[in-house]
Amino acid sequence: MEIKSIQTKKIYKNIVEQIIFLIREGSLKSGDKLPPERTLAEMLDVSRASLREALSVMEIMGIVDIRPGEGSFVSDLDVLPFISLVLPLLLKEGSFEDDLIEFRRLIEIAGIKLVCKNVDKNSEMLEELKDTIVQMEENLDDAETGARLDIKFHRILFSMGNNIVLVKVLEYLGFILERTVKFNRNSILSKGDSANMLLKHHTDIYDAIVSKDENAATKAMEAHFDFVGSKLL
Amino acid sequence: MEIKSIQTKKIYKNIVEQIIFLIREGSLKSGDKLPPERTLAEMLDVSRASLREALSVMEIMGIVDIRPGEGSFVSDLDVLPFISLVLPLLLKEGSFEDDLIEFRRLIEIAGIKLVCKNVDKNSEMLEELKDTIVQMEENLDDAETGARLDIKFHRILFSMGNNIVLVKVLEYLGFILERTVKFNRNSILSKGDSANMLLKHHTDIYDAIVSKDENAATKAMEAHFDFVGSKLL
DNA sequence: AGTTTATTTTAGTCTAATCAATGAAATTTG
DNA sequence: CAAATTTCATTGATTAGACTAAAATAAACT
Repeated sequence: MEIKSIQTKKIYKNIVEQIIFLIREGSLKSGDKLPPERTLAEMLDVSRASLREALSVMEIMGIVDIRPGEGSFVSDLDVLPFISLVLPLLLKEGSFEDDLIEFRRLIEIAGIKLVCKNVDKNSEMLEELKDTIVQMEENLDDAETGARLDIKFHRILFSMGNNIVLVKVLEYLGFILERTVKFNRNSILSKGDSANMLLKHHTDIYDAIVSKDENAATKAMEAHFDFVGSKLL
Repeated sequence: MEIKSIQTKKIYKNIVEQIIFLIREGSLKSGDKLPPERTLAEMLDVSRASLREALSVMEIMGIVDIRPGEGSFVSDLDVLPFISLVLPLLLKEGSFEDDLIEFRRLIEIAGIKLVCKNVDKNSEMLEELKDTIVQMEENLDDAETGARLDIKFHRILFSMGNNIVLVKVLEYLGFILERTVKFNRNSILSKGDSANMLLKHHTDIYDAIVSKDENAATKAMEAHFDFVGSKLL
């Protein structure tokens, strides 16, 4: 006799998948309000408990925003809730900061080539880059603002690669990245006249991109990270 | 009158954080069995429902493995459950496969330099690489095995970079990566005598690594991806 | 010993009730 | 009437208790 398995998958997973399907399909858009738990549970023909397990998961995944007293809302995929939970576990595994800086160096140097290839498609972002540099010039003394602009500069750079995977990966790392960038700048700025040096690096990178010179851009980025690395030791 | 907020954070989040703390601290290791839900709920002084919300989240995060009738077990951080849920949402955003291949090319070419720098620390992995190539040679006809070995080769390569961030990022992408490798190999192998070509590429990469020749390794890797790319168009 | 059958443990699910935060409507107040 | 306040309906947060189903264990029976 042959018996086929009917339905072993947990209910909450089915719910999550169904919601994700609706988001993907377009029936649910960012900002949309989900029905109240009681109603939605009835619609799905499941208990509130199961639904709430699904909602908790989706909250951590960053696809729904649950506001007590108001309701649950579909949100743009926000990676922070998940990352901030997982981060401590990743940090557990030995020296992490060094690897992160190394990885960042790796990916930014590799990515800059991509950026050069796509300059023409991103003229308005080029403007933003220029603006950021100008602002850097005007805020050489303000370490806090400098750090913020530094982060902004690199973020714009990433998006100019026109590669969604690159952007997503760095978005996921962004949270951690920001901390290290700030940390880097702080320990760098404490040593001598580094603010001007960092400004020069960013300017060099910008110029190389404008002239679509891959080699120059790569060299400028390498120089940037060499400098940062040397100051950290 | 000044009133300070007491406790707004949801219970399930507190539980998750507490468990993660115990894992990070070492009190909970991979494979350890958690107390039964009823017991644990009592220990934490929360309801079973709240505990189960926490457990669901941790299951999706890939840090506990829940087995009906058996119990819940701490597991090594497994990213598959999370990725397989999030993937459809990421896929939503336009053409994805091309970007993925591009990103893979980027990161592997960048990573190979790292690998060269760390050859000496990874002699046993070098052996594994060699073994994999030998097996490739012996299975030139079997496309399925070839794909599996291909994936294995690149996976070993990653870990030889001795960079935990690199490994983790690629682990997170691994699921998708495998599909593209298989996909690539299938559409490549259908055209002419490509199996030998792929074998040669992997051998070249291996040889370059053994002789710690960064430039040769980079060139070999670039050639590999150029070949793959050209066959796909 | 080896197999089969109860029993127990444990996760999966549901129902129903209460608590707490929010926003809107009704009420009071100036 | 307008503004502040109170009340109340809505909605998420949490709990308690019951029952089902799967797996492991113990007991019974060849």
